[in-house]
Amino acid sequence: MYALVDCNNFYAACERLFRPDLKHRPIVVLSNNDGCVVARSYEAKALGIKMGVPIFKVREDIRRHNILVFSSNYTLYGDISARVMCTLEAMAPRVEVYSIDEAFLDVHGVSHCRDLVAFGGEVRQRVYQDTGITVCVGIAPSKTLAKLANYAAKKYPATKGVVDLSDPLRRRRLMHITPVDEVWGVGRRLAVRLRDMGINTALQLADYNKKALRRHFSVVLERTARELNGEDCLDFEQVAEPKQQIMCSRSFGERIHRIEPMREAVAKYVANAAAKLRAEHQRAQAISLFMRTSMFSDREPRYSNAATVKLMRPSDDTRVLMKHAQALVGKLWRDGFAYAKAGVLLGDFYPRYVWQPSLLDLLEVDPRADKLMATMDAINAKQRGAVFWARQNNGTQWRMKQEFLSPAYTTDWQQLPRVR
DNA sequence: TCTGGGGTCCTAGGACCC
DNA sequence: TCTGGGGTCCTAGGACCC
Repeated sequence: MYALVDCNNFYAACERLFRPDLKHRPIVVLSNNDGCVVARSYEAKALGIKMGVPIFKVREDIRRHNILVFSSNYTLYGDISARVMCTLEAMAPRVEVYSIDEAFLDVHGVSHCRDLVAFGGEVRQRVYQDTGITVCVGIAPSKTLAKLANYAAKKYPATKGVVDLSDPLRRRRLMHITPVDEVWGVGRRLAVRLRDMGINTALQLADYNKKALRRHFSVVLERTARELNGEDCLDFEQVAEPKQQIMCSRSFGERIHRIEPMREAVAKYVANAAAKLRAEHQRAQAISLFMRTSMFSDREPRYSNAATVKLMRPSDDTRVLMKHAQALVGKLWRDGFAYAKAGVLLGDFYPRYVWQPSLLDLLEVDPRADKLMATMDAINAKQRGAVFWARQNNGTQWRMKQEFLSPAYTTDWQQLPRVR
């Protein structure tokens, strides 16, 4: 039995935590580079602001309804998320942190001695008391059903934010009135194909012939259908699996026409990715770079290209990765385009202390590398961005837009909220 | 004028092996 | 001219998630 705990309007709720004056006001939070709307308060949803819409398309609504706009403040959201998870871990024996704003709890044991709805209510109350964040709780025998339960807990106010789908009949009633595209694992494309086959509701998917689903689609959708029938098919991952790749990419604040700012941006992305790599205690043997013009402009000539290099030996040394990335910039760069985005991808990982060198491997390792990187990481852990690569040049042209950024209330001494 | 960033898993197809 | 039946590994692309 699983409980899915999901924060309500998480980013918007975080922005409100230290701004009680924003209670009941419509709020939207933008993606990186202030591009699209990625989160909305209830009030903003009620005004018809859609998820994922580019900000320029709703500028008029924002002005007319006096909607408050925020840039993404991941420093804040990450810290609040950690506090929410901390409370959840105190309440359940096993917790899988699934994303920044949701977690699965293993409540197999709880169900023997407690009423699950009462337990869900207690989770809501404790999280609110500890963090000021409101959550909804969905309880069911499979993760996919727990997701569905959570959807119902959010959608139907009468549930008071907790839905228990232990009862198969109750499951069927809910699935009957739930469109198939609300099912976890059914995205836009699949939904279209399913509807073409006459599968419109979650219940129709659950009841469909499993062999046929596998034949027409894939084992993934078959699993989803089984999960809807209460079959527990997905792993519970209490400890996150090591990552298989690490990406750092950004759209630029402004288009880039010269190679030098591109080199600066790539330098920053490599430094970021390498720091993440070291935090995972991994080394990478492959590094890829991509760069491209905007996908949305019809007038400008388009260009998009990517390349990968394989290193002689896996590395987590920013200097080594940087050299390869900069060589790739030279390889991919073409004059005459308005570049909009670039990114660095690290892959082919080996655990830090497991590397079988070849007898013919004559490359010398820099004995100072580990210490140098560790020192940099330690300094940057205390003060973000305190030490950086000269190559980055703190460029302003490519730096992402963050016009509406709120303070890092909880993670920076300089930005603590003040009470007067 | 202005359209995010970071991941995962699965499948198909090609190269290659015995 | 006819030409099996397995297997692995890799990559690209498509789908999904938040």
